Amino acid sequence: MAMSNSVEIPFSTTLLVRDTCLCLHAQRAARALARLFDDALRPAGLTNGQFSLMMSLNRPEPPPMGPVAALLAMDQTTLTAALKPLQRKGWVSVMENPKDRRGRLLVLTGEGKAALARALPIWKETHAALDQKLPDGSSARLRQDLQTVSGMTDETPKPAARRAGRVTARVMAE
Amino acid sequence: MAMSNSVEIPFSTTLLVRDTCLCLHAQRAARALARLFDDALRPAGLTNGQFSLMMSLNRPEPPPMGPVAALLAMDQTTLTAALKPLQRKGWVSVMENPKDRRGRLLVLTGEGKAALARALPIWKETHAALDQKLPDGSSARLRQDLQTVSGMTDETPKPAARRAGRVTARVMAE
DNA sequence: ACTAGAAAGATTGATATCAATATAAAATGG
DNA sequence: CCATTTTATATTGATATCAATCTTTCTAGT
Repeated sequence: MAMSNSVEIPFSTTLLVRDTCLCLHAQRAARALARLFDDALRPAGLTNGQFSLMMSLNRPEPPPMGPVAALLAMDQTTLTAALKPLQRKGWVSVMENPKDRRGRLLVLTGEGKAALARALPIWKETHAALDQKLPDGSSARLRQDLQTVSGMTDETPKPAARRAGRVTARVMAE
Repeated sequence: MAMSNSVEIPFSTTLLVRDTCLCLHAQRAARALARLFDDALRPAGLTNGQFSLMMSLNRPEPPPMGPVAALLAMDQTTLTAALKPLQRKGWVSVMENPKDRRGRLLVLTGEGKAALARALPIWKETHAALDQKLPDGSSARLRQDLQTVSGMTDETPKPAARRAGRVTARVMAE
């Protein structure tokens, strides 16, 4: 007779999970794309995440941290950490918000803008090459589907609503 | 006249990048899905990544590290690190490969299987709920597109081909 | 005004991620 | 068989990610 501690999960289940898990597929694609852009952007001295973050700071008015974290769908504490190396490089300046002294305003410095400007053509090339390699129409469709997924997991103010990305809303819309 | 150090990137460019960058969208979706599954799996004591990793070890024959890293599209060094907490918990055992003494074989322990079995129904529920919330047909399509992207960035044996994920091939196909 | 609660960030600790590099063992070509 | 190369994995150091928790400041209700 079978021993009670022998829990066997059928191999077919493993194959099912491997083939269907959206989370796994998303992690894999995210890692693959991160490497692609990290490699391309390396000569410009920044990573894909730093590029996205700095680009999101390029606005008429310096934004506070919360909305930026929400836009990037990252934890607020992750943003705090991600800013550190950019501050050290002098690319981003974190200043007190005179209107709300709890808050901070994130400002792209002149050098930050210069770095971003150097990275921009690389991003354009890399993204164009990627688009081209994808089957026709995949790119726009994938973008749309990813956005749906990102936005969908947000409406859950369960514990104490401490997480940032609840409203991926029109943070940057203007 | 404009000062030479004043590099201005138009806000419209920022909006373009935000809206079109597949890498950014992938990172956001990956973070959102990771949180969704991490939250759901927390009672079972593992994260989405640990779930995927352990599930990929549930096979007839214990696999070496390289193919597992390739399957998950992660760096081999990331896999080494990711195994540490699982080894400490006694869920995964890393043993020498008698056939190739450079290599290791990754074995799911009895307790590991038990933990995985406890997590499985949670995964099923969570994934079913996710599927249901997605517009009709989105799930399968997204999965397909993500797989295309993951597989596409692989055929680049540029530097010294040190990276794992070159062949996402039929590692687990049997 | 006061006070309770909410909101914005920061800190700490754990894990995840990858580049650069190192080590050991297998494979390969004389 | 030996030297070179390749392959499999580990180590170190930096950044990314999040949970839990803390402080400060603002807002609401009285």
